[in-house]
Formats: sequence, structure tokens, C-alpha cells
Amino acid sequence: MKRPVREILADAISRDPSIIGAKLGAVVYDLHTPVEAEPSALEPVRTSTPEGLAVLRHSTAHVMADAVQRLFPGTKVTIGPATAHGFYYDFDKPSGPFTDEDLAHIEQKMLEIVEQKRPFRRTVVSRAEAHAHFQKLGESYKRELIDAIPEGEEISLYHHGEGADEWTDLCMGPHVPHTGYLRAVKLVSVAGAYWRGDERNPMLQRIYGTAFATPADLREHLRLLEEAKKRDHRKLGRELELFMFDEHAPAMPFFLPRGAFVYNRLVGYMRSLYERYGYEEVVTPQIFDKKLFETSGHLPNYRENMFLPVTAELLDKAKMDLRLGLHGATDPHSYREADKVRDEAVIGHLDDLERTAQKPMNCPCHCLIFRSRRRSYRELPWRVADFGRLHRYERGGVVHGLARVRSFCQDDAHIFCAPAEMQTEIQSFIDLLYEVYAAVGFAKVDVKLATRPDTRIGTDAQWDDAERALAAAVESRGLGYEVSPGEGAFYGPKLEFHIEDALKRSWQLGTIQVDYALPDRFGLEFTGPDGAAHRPVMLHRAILGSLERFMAVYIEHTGGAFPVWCAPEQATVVTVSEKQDEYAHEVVRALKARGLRATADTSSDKLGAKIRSARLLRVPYILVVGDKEVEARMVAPRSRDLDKNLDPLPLAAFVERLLGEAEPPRLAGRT
RNA sequence: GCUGGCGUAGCUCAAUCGGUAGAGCACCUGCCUUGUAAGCAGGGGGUUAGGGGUUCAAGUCCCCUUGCCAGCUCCA
Repeated sequence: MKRPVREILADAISRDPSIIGAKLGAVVYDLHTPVEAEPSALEPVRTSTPEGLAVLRHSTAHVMADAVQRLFPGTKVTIGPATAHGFYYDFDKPSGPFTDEDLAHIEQKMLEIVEQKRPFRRTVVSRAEAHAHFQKLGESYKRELIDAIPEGEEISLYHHGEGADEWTDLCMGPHVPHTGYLRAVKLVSVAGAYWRGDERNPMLQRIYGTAFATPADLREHLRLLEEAKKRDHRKLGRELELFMFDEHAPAMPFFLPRGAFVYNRLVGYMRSLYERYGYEEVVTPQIFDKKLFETSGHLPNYRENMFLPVTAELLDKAKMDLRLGLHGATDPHSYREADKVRDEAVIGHLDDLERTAQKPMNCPCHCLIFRSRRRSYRELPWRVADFGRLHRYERGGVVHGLARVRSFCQDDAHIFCAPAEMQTEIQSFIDLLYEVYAAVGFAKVDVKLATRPDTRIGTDAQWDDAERALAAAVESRGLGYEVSPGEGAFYGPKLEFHIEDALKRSWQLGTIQVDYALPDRFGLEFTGPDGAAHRPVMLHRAILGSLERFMAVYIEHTGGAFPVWCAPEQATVVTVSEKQDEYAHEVVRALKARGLRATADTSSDKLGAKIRSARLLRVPYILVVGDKEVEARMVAPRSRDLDKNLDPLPLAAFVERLLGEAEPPRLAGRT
């Protein structure tokens, strides 16, 4: 017999009012929905969990749409889902975009609805009833949504409020019991968005908002948003003189000396690990005959993202031939004749004009190296690393600081191995990856296994092997993972590694991807123990991903306060007066002699001003030297990370201390 | 690429209705000789993103180009 969830879980709910629904299997039901289940089969869903939050936010989206339609009659609703950090709702508002004042009014109206604790109700209707209901309201977008619901599936409406106050939306649910649960709500921003995400469709007005279980959670979230604004890597990049951009090379970063230092330190760190994990590094060209990318499949599949450079020689020749072609027209008075000759000349030269291409990826280079001579099974797995510069043409609207650029480099490597070696190689890669993430301070890592998409190449047996090897490797390291069905590349499945930064934002950095296709396209072979030719499998892998993007994440993660091991300046000596200048330089020399990075501020500023500038640059240690320190040959350090002054100590002792912090951390238990 | 917005000194920002381009910081010079988050004074710095138009007069209004920002879409 079916009973409302509220009745079945009555005991639990009376003890814990944050229960807003219950899970039966994988489906979340709201409290008023009747289900047939024993209390033990129902798992309570609380607002404190991600699932519960999603319900809460989706309910908030309904209340916002209700408020909007009360304040702006004639505005049509479309869709309003929960997102990772809140929710949005898209409206068709004839009078144009919402303003900030509008948002304040809407928020006010939402609060009224929340205070009235209007209950959410669910009703199931027929397709015809649903159409009739929304047609009456003039909600033309809902028609499309109703039509998109598959035959045989329940069509449900959600209502909150009663009588004249009732507001109804087409919705699968579930929802919180009543609007009173929505007490920590904030509208964040407005944006344009296309109906169904398609730029050929009308532009809608989207309002982003967020909602939390408690006001304290909301405050914390808003604090993180503020903090994220302060830490924006584009702002810090300028302030800390890490990198710059210039209109002459849009979306291609220039790393300034301080930024380049950090960049190279990261590369150096990866190199040091490669040595330990059995990688070899190669250096490969930038520009290739386009035939390479026809072989690799990039030109057919990736052409719109590629830079196709042309040499001046080719260009001049084409221009010259064009001119000759035009002059050679038999009848200069006939446009048609001249046009024909010109068009033929143009077409004839187009191939030449794109005879070369900048590489967008390194993998084809490594395939060329692999097949440049015979390979034995004895030299597999062959792990080949490349910090080559890559160029991809990204569309104008998508570039963003260092996070999305057109010129970048990856901590890229490819592993060529026998299919049987895959799993071991993936395991070793996972070890390497976790060591790196620990060193740069990312403690929380989520693993996703992206499996075969509908359109794919390769045999099912290959896909089975590849997916199994990836899953087994993760499991062998005692890690959990989530499956993203159908999200793999068309040529193979992959693992994605997502980290959470200091502001609780998630970024995908690392990946390892199985590829049978490229070895096929390049006809790669190795000689097995049986003397016969075998085809290797190729693993594409990166840990930091693109160095540029990683810098963006890392700058925001650290707030520009790089750890001692990779900070461009580890210590700066500030003098109390110019009487200590000589000693300050001596301190710098002593630090540099041990491979440490130090500068002295001997400007005519007062001590307070010098300390302020050094702090703004996030220098890990500020060494104050006055007469007392000169006399005793000591330094008085101020620690950035402890945010306090340390006891003065002899120069030599400080050097030792700094040396102890100057190497990247290593995973315990490794050599 | 699409929608909307923005572009004024190295940075952050002013400039009324279309009417003399300005401030703070930074930089340079000098003074000050300093004890834990901004010492004082003076100076240099601008084809107002670029180009075109309207006007007696354009940073301001219109058009084009370019770059950037927010979002959408994209990220085999």
C-alpha cells in the first residue's frame, strides 16, 4: 500500500527537520509523494547533502520564477534547474534584461513567499491537460518541453501556494515540503542565455541565484565568491608581475620574469619526477607539413582549432601568380572571363597556402619518432615526455586569462606499450599524479572514468580491455571513482582527475586516455618475443594539464603566495636605514650562494613601506636588518605563512632553515 | 561565433547637457637617516584602443575595426 514518505519516515522527520525527501533506490521523492516502501528501504535526504541541496535550490528557482511573474507580468518562463553552486531560471522578458534593482525587488518578493511557508504540491496530469494549462497561461515554451517528454512517462506539475497565490510549473520534482525551507537565498547575477542553448534561438534573460540550508552556509559561500574575486589570477598576474597580454598576440600569454620563474620551476619539478618514473623527454618541431595532421586525423576533425601558417615565399608566389593570371585573361573587358581566371588561380593556390600547420598536440610527433626505426618489445613501455609549445585557435568569446589561451604547453607525455602492459602503466601514472597533487597542495581529488560514446571507432573488445584496465588501475590504488557514461573520446576511454582548490572550486587537471587509433593511423609496430609485428597501444597523459591553465588555478589556489620551493623570491632583505646596506647585500650573497632566491630593498623608503611592498609581493620571508642585526650578524625574519615575526637568528641558521623549505614536498615512504 | 557591456597616464578611477583631459598610486629627482602594512617636496608622463562620420566644437553622439569583460555555446 502506498503512503506518503512523510508518514513512513514520521519518526525520523520529527527528530531531524532537515529531512526534505527520501531516496528509494536511485530516485529521490518528496515527503508528500506516496510510495510503497518499508521505512528501512527509504534513505532520508537532508538539506545538508548535495542531493538535498539540489532539491532546495530547484525549489528556490520555482519561487524566483513565481516572484518574477508577479513583478513582471507578461514574462514567460522556460527552464530553471539547480546547478553545482546554486540555480538559474531563464525567462523570456519582453521589456529587456533585468537590472540590479530588479534583482533586489525579486529577492524581496521571494522572501515574502518564503515567509508564507506555502506548501509544494505535486499533481499528475495527462498530456492534453498539461498543454491546456500552459496554453491558457500563454507559456509557449512549456509546449516544447511537454512535447519533449517521452510517451508513457508521467507528466507532473508542481504547485506552491493556494487560490490566487498558487504558482504552477511543469516539473519532475522533487521539492521541499514548503517554501519556508528556503531561508538562505541570494540572487547573484543576470546573464543572457539562448533558449535550449542554441544561438539560433531567441536570447532569454537568465537569473543566477544560490540557496543554502542555513544562512551561515550562504554567508560562507558569498565569502568564497568575494575571495575568488580578490584572487582572480588576471588581477594577481598584473599586480605580482607574473604575466601579461598584448593585442599583438591575443590570448597568448607573455610570462614576465617572476611568472616565468614559477612556470619553469613547475616544469623542472615535473622533469625531476620523470627521471624517477622512467620517462624520456624529447624536443619536437612546431610547424609541419599538413600531411602529418591528415595522417593523425587532426585536420579532418580539428581543423577549425588549428593555426595554418604560411611562409612569405608561398604567399608572394601565390600573389604574383594571381596577378599574372588576371593579366592573362583573354578578354580584359569581360568580367566573367577575368573572374573565372582569378577564381581558378585562387583555388589552385589554396592548397599551397595551407601546406603547413602549427601543431595543436604533440602526439603525432611522438608517433613519428616511434616509427623512425624498428622497435622491440624490450624497449616498451616507452614513456616519452614533451613540453612542446602548442597552438590552438580558440574562438574569441571563450578565451580567459591564462585559463583558456591560444598558445600553451602541457606536461604532456605518451606511453607506448603492449596492451597487456596498460594497467601497470596506468597505476604508475596514478602514483605519479597523486605525488604531484600532494606537492602542490591539492588534497582532494575526484576520479572520473569516461566510457565509450555512441559514435566511436575500434572494436568492442578493445573498449572492454581499455575500460577494464582504467577501472582496475584506479581500484588497485584504493581510490573511488565515478563513471561518466559515454563521455570518452571517440577513440578511447579516459580517466579524468578533478581537484578541489582552496576556494572549494573544482578543476579538471590531469587525464589519462587510452588510444588504439593513432597507432593504427601511423601503422606503429614493435617486434614481440615471438618475432612477429605487434601494434602498440598509446596512452595520452598529463598531470598539470596545460601549464598556463595550471598557473591560473595555482595562482588562485595560493592567492599568489607561492610556497617557498617555487616562489620567485624566497626572501627579501629590508634595511632600517642605509647604514645597513652593505650587510643587506652580504645577506643576499649568502643566500644566493646556497641556491636561494633573495633580493635587498635598499630604497629610501621607511621600514614600514618596505615591509608593505614585500608583503604585497607575497615574499615568504622578510628579513629585517638594523644596527642590532648587523652587530650580531643576525636577521630578524617575518614569516608570510605564519603571519608573524620570528625570533632573530644568526644568518647561517636562517639559510639552513630556508634550505629546508626550498624543495618540493615528497610523498612519505618514497625515495 | 552569438547577446550585452566596456576601452581615458604603467595601475585604480574622475571629467555636469557635446565646451580648457584630471587625481591617487607607481615612476624619476631631491630632501629625510628611519625598527615591522604607505615620510616630505618637486618633476616627467595622454593622437582619450585604431579608423571614419555628424558638429562651430567629440573622451562624450553615429558607423566600422580591434581588444577586453560577463554569459551562452564550444573545449575531437
